[in-house]
Amino acid sequence: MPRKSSAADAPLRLDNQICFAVYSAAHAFNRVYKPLLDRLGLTYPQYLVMLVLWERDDVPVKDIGERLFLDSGTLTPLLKRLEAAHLVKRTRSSEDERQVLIALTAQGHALKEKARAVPQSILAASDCSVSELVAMKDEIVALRDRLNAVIGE
Amino acid sequence: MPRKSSAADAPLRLDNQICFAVYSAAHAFNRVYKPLLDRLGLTYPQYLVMLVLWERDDVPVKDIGERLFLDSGTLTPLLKRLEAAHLVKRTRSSEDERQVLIALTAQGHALKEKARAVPQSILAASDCSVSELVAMKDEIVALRDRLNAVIGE
DNA sequence: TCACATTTAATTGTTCGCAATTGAATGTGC
DNA sequence: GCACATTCAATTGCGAACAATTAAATGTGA
Repeated sequence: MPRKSSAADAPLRLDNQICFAVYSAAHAFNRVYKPLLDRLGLTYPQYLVMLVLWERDDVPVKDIGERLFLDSGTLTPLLKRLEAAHLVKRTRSSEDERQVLIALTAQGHALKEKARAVPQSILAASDCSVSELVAMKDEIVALRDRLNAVIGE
Repeated sequence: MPRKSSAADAPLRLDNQICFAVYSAAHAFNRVYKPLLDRLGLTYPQYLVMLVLWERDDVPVKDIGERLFLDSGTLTPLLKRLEAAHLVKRTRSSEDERQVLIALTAQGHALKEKARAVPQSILAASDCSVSELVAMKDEIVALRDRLNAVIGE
C-alpha cells in the first residue's frame, strides 16, 4: 500500500498546526531580540524578568513565576545569573523566611533607560501597525488563557 | 524621585508585549501537549520532526531544519534519541557523503496512527472554532515570516 | 502543644535551542 | 589538477524549561 498524501492526513500536516505557528513565531521573535538584548547583556527570559521588576520591585520569586508562567527550577539559576551581573539582589524575607525577595540594584534600575529602545525596534521588525499587533496579542493571550485553564483542571 | 507608573513606560509593560503573548502561548501549548505526547513517547520538538517525516520520508537533516527553523546543533542529538527509540534510521547519503538521511522505521511509520488522536485533543483544549484557529494561525505565520525576513538581511 | 499538611526555593537530571567551531565532502576557478 | 571556498553534520559550551525531589519555614487541627 503506497503512502500517498490524503485528506485524512490534513490534521497532522505541519503547516496546519497552530501550535507550530506559535512555536516558530516565538523562535523568530527570539532571533530578532537577540542582537538588541546582547547590547543590554540580557537573554530574552532575563529581559522578561527585568520587565516584571521594572514594573514592581522587591517581589518574591513566586510572584515573578506567576507572572511569567515559570517555576523555581527555571528562575532560581536565572536570577542567580542576574545577581552575578549586578542587576538584582536576592534576600530572604524577614517576615517569611521561605521567600526570597528580588530587588533591583541601581544598575538594574538604570538599565531600564537603555531598554526603552527595544520595543521600537521590535515594532519596526514586525512591519505591522500597532493596532494590528494589539489585536493579535489579545487573541493570542485569550487562546493561551484557555489552554492554561485546561491544564489546571 | 518616586518611581510611579507613567505613560512613557507603556511600551515596556509586560502585558503590552506581543512577544510575551507568543512566548507564553508556546509554553501553554507545550504543557497541553505533554500528557498527549507522553503516550507516544515523544517530546514536542520530537513530535514536530515526526510530523515532517510522516509527510516525506528519507530526507536530509538540513531539510528538516529548514522546515522547523532548527539547526544541526538541535537536531543531531534529537535525531539520535529518536534513533535510540527505534523510530528513525540515520544513514549517510551515498551520493553526497556530507548528508545524513533520516528515514522512518516500521515503528516510526506505525506511530502515525496513534498520533492521529493528538490534533483532536488540542482542538478541544483550545476551545475555539477551526476557522478561528486557522485565521489566527495564518496571521501568526505571516508575522513570523516578516520577522524571519528581517533576520536574513 | 504537637503531629501533619502546605508553602516556598533550591537542587538534580533530561531535553531543547543556539552560537561557535571542527572536520570531512563537495564544488569552483584558474 | 590543485588551491580555495562552500556545504553539511557533529561537537562543545551555555542558558533556558520542566519534572521530581529535597529541605526548611509556616500554617492547621485535634
